[in-house]
Amino acid sequence: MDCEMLLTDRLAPAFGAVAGGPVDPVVRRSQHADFQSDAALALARRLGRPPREIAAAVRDRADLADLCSSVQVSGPGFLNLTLSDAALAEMVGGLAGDPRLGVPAVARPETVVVDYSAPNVAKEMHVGHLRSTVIGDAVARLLEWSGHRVVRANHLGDWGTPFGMLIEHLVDLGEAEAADDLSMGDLDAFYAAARAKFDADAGFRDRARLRVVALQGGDPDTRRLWRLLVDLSEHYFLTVYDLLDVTLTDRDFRGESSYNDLLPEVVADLDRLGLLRDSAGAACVFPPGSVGRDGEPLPLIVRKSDGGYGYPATDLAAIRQRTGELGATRLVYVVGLPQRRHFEMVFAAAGQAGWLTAPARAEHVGFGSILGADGRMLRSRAGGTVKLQALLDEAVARATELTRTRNPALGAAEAAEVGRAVGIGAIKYADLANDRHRDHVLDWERMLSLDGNTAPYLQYAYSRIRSIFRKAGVTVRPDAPVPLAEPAERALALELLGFAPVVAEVERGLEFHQLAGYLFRLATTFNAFYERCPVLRAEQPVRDGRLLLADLTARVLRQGLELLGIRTPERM
RNA sequence: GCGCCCGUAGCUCAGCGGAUAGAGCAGGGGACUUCUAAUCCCAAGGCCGCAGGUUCGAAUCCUGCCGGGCGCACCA
Repeated sequence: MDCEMLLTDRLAPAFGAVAGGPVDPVVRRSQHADFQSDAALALARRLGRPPREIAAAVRDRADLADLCSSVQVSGPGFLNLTLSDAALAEMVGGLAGDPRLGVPAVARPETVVVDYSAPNVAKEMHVGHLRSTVIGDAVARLLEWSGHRVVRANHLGDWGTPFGMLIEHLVDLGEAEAADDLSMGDLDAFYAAARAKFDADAGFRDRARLRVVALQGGDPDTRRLWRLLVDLSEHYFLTVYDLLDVTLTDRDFRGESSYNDLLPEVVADLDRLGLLRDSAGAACVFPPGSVGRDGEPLPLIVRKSDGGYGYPATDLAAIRQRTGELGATRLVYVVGLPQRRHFEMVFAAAGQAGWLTAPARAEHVGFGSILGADGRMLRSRAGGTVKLQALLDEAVARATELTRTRNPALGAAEAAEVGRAVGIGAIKYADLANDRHRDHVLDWERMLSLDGNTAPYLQYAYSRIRSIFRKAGVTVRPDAPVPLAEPAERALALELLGFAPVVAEVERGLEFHQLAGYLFRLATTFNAFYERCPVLRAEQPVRDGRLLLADLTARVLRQGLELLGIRTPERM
């Protein structure tokens, strides 16, 4: 149980007795004390008593003697809570012996599907894929660490009419030649060439159309060529994931095509349930609550008028399979905000069909666009989309250069490793540190300046701590007494207790900027401690105690950054 | 037209019913014979888009405007 919950538990009965019913004590961190409870204010009207009087009554009843050195009524009716040094030391000491740093594993593990990244076969990943990949990976890491069974689903765009022209282009080039081109990772050029031929050459166009039919019909040779395209693309995606430090593997690809066989059943089920209606030749579900431009109910087109299936069909099939066969109870879709309505409709339709019923639920974890420094959608100098690989390479190059100048003592290999951790970390952190609902301005100068609230700031704090231990050749004594005499020590101890509540909060809302904000605060608090409180030169037992605080800080930073998918180099 | 997201310091952002609205960056002033100065400390910087309303209390909730972005039937 974390500190805030403990205080809440102690205050709740007192509030209950004073109010004559259950009351949430509303405990939070305070500028005026360690914690504060705001509940008395809200209670004043209901009870017809002055809030300060209520707060005083609660203070007199609450069983806080073993936790707090001071409980004071303050201002209009706040209860200011100051932890006793003994209680604070004990709680921090408890963290030291806990590999999970105070964060409990979930009591009821669920099967959670996290749907994220989803690049398109034969297209390069661009910045548009960055947020889904980075945020989704953080979701998967966090829920897994919390104790859930996480299924990563990389909903690859591996199906559709463009594959006719892509396969024909592959045939034209020759398989060996095409494989060479594609293994270089220049998928966009391949796609553009196919597209150009398709636009210019009527004969090619016809072949492409026939090829689509052959692909859908399961023609073995066509399927083999298609598979080749998919394999080559997957190989490329995996190299990007590796560079990005993303946990997606080859086992997580769940291409759209893998749902093909289920689609007729999905349509048949919907029909049997009476949910399907024909509209202009298309088979549609009309989930309640969504209206279009004309004010009429908006259809979810499950089967197009030409008999083909749209992606709503695939999404419905996926939900059916995930809640059914996989037994998932939480479906997380990490997809851009523009698709919000689409998911509303799909979730509503799946609910009507009985494929998404309690306790199973789905949530769209949406995010805004990535903008350039000019505040507009990010474009390359040439005006095209910015390739993800190029972005990452530049971040790594800049960070490596910076590392070399900052710390010439590092060898070339280590500088390269640190540069990678810092460059990639900077990009991921810049994304995760902002409220994901907002558009995210990606400014090279700021992001890679590596100052302020950035990954390198946190990484640097970590490496400083590791440096202390390396220099002294010591290890922590987990039972060392926690020193609290210095304000900087006390502030750090208190901040360390904040990890569990913030993880719990992020697990609920998947708002990772809250975790980033916490880690930044922790690093800031540590840096202030580092300035004022010498560790190795301190007298015992303070020295061991400061080592303990430093080590705990390092562990929380490492664990927190790991949840965000960011590395922590031992040296910088 | 309808719906969604967003308007907070010069810039990038926290805060989303409670005490004097907080950080970072940029700009100003300080601190390295002392565990890495990728650091720290100090000062400065705000009609919280506008107008109403609810409330003991509103940046936060409600309504209406204004501004920016996105979406609204067979592309995913």
